[in-house]
Amino acid sequence: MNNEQEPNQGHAECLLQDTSLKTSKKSYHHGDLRTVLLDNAISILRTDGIQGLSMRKLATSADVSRTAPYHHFKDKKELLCAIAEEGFRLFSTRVDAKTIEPAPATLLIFTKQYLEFALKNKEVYELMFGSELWQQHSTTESLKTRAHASFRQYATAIKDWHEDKLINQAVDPLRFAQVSWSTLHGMSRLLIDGVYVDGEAIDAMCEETAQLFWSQLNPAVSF
Amino acid sequence: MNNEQEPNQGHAECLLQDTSLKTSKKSYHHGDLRTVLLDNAISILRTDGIQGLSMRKLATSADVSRTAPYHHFKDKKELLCAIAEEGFRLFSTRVDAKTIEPAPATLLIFTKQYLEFALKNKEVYELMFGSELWQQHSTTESLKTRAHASFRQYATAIKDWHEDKLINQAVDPLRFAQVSWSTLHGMSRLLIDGVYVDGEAIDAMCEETAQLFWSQLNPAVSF
DNA sequence: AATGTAAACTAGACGCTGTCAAGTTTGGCC
DNA sequence: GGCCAAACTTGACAGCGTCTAGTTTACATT
Repeated sequence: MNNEQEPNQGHAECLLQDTSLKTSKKSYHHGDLRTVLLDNAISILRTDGIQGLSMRKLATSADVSRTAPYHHFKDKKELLCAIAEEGFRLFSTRVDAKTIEPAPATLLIFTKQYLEFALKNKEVYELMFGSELWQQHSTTESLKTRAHASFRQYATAIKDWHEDKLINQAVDPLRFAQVSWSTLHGMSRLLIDGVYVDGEAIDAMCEETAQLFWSQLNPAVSF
Repeated sequence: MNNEQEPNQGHAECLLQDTSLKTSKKSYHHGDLRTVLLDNAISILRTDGIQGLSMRKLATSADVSRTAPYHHFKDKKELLCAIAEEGFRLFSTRVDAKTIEPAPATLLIFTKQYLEFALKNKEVYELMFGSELWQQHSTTESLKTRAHASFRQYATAIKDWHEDKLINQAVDPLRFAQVSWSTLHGMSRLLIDGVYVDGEAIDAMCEETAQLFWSQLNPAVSF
């Protein structure tokens, strides 16, 4: 019958995880479709943007029928949530306040790490924090959990600094966490969206940001 | 909703069609369609969100044919740009750094003004600063001009403080403008999108923000 | 007052989208 | 070997943005 060999199954992403699977001929049951869909979706997202990612194109990219993806993701939102979750997984390996100490130099490093992640993964970043998913409660429960875990990790790092008296004791750790995260997030968004066009200013902005944070955290200063 | 809402003649006209009134017989040429479209678009945007705003529904709301809006807006992007521009017009009347001075109390007021605008007009705010329009250079020239004017107004206010020696002279006014705007923007986005769910924390976050700004601007402190 | 033109508006069509319903194939368990 | 549920298929529907070609009208020129 129809035993065609189809070589297009998201190989580019397959080398990320050294799967020793050799794609044999196409069978009715794919066997690994969810993974392939997720990988292809991220790859399409990165090259064509969120506008260019449709369920139908995604299905085609995995060489399955239009509606096959719906057996692995309830709807498009769930697919996007899965992508965002993948983003948070990567985020936690790239940006972690627990690896630094409250000092001007390390605050600068942290700021740069955050911005580097956001700018290198801008389409995914937008999904992670954008209104697309968060507004009107369309986030998966597991995405919500993971996202809050990311923030909590940051907040507790700062709380630890506070408890260890490494930062100004007049600062409320939670409030500072919320507001400083806002700064990092806002800068990322403005740069990603091209509202701040001048890419050369990024370094200077990072330095200003680190200074701003330190001027608040510095235990040697009293207000 | 809020105080700046405009009269909505488009909807009023919608009511006419099933009440079959004799007056204001619908004529082929509308006469004021662009204004009505823009008003209705904003109103739909506010109630149904960006997802609920389609060119076809907008046309129907103004009781004209599907394609009539295209005689007043080249495409949907141009319509959205016009909405965003309207947003900036309102923004400049609500949030203006020139009206305040660099002091803890006034910084707090300014922060609250900014957040109030963002939260009261969240759908419009998202259009003003979101990736929808800014990414891939799909902004109207006139929108770009107006948006940059808004930022420049803020930046020059801070530059004036600097020149008048009202703030710490070690601070670069432009960099501070960029980063502090980022803080306000980031906080607005996180609150709008519901990533930070706790609405009660807003006041405390505003205070923390104002403190953060002042700890950097305070001329009495040296780093 | 008649005429010509351009602007405002219309209906029809195209290709795209997300997703539902109903039918087909198949791997794995009894 | 037989059965079931999961994986996958085609077909269909309503909605979308927007192009094209045609119709109606306001208005300036004669």
